Amino acid sequence: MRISTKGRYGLRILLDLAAHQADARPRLSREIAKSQQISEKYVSRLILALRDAGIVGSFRGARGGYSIVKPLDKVTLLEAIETMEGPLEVVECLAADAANCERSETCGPRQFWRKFNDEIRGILQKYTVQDLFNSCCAGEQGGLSTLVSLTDSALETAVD
Amino acid sequence: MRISTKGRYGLRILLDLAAHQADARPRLSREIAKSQQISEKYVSRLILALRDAGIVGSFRGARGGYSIVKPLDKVTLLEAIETMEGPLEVVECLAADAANCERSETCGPRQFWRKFNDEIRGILQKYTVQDLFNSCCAGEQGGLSTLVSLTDSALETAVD
DNA sequence: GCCTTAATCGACAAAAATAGTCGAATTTTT
DNA sequence: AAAAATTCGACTATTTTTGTCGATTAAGGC
Repeated sequence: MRISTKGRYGLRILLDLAAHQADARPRLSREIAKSQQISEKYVSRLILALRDAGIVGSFRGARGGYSIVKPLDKVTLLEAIETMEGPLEVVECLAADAANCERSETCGPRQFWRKFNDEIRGILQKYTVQDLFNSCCAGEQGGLSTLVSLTDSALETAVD
Repeated sequence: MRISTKGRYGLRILLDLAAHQADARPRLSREIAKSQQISEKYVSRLILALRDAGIVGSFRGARGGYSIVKPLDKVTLLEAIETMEGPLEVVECLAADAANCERSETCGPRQFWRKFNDEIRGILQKYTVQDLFNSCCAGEQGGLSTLVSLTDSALETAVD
């Protein structure tokens, strides 16, 4: 029962972009990569999912890069994670295309799994990426107002 | 975020054994295998973990087999699943041997993951294998009293 | 218009985790 | 002693995850 690196990297990318929302230019994959210690190529690849989901905007060519376009207090952790990893399903037979399990719809365990799955999703839906961002750097560095101009190094040591 | 087949098979093995607790002889891996549609070898292999955890008893030789030794209303789903899959940790850095993450103990995301992890474990701890067994076959077949002598086919279509 | 910058895309490769097999050895009953 | 069954370690196969690479496309600045 692990959240894969895709999901965690996606979150880190969002937190990184969050910390640079005040910047004049969009942030480069190279910058995100260095700051988050993920390879540049992989950042470019992963961030496409966030773009397709309408959370991040991408801009090609000179002065291009990435920036947040959807307010992060509107992006739940569930949305972010499912964007990266696909639907969260603790067992296969909960999937939309669940053709594989011919057992009865009254299947006790399945009903339990469904409930369990809903509870997990519920938890992840209660929190937004903004919440995570706030909890991330709200310590001795000061309040939220200082966060938008935090240096990379401050974030580097604070994220996952 | 999937429960692996190990965990689900383990649960199915327990439910199968639960349905045969009234039997005179311990249940053979062959019987469990056939009823649960898992290979006999794999059943034998998986069930060792349940034995080591003290949930199931094993008996070698003629008239040998497996049977429940720990009351299933004392075995939480968390215990059963962790027995099969090891500690449930949504992210690596929650592990006991978490030497891999040098980020600060005040790491916001990690604190969130820990809380999230605890909530998930809490849910799984609220239910026992007996609960699952009851919910499994409590429908039109009648109450719990009839369950101990249910045929395999009844269980086959009801589990997972 | 041309050059530079940067994201985009599809195919591919490596690594890790998962799932499952096999056969010889051991234990117990009859 | 024979038969029945679990046990154990090593081994294999499959799938999923985690990336990489190079060519392409789009935008900006001169």
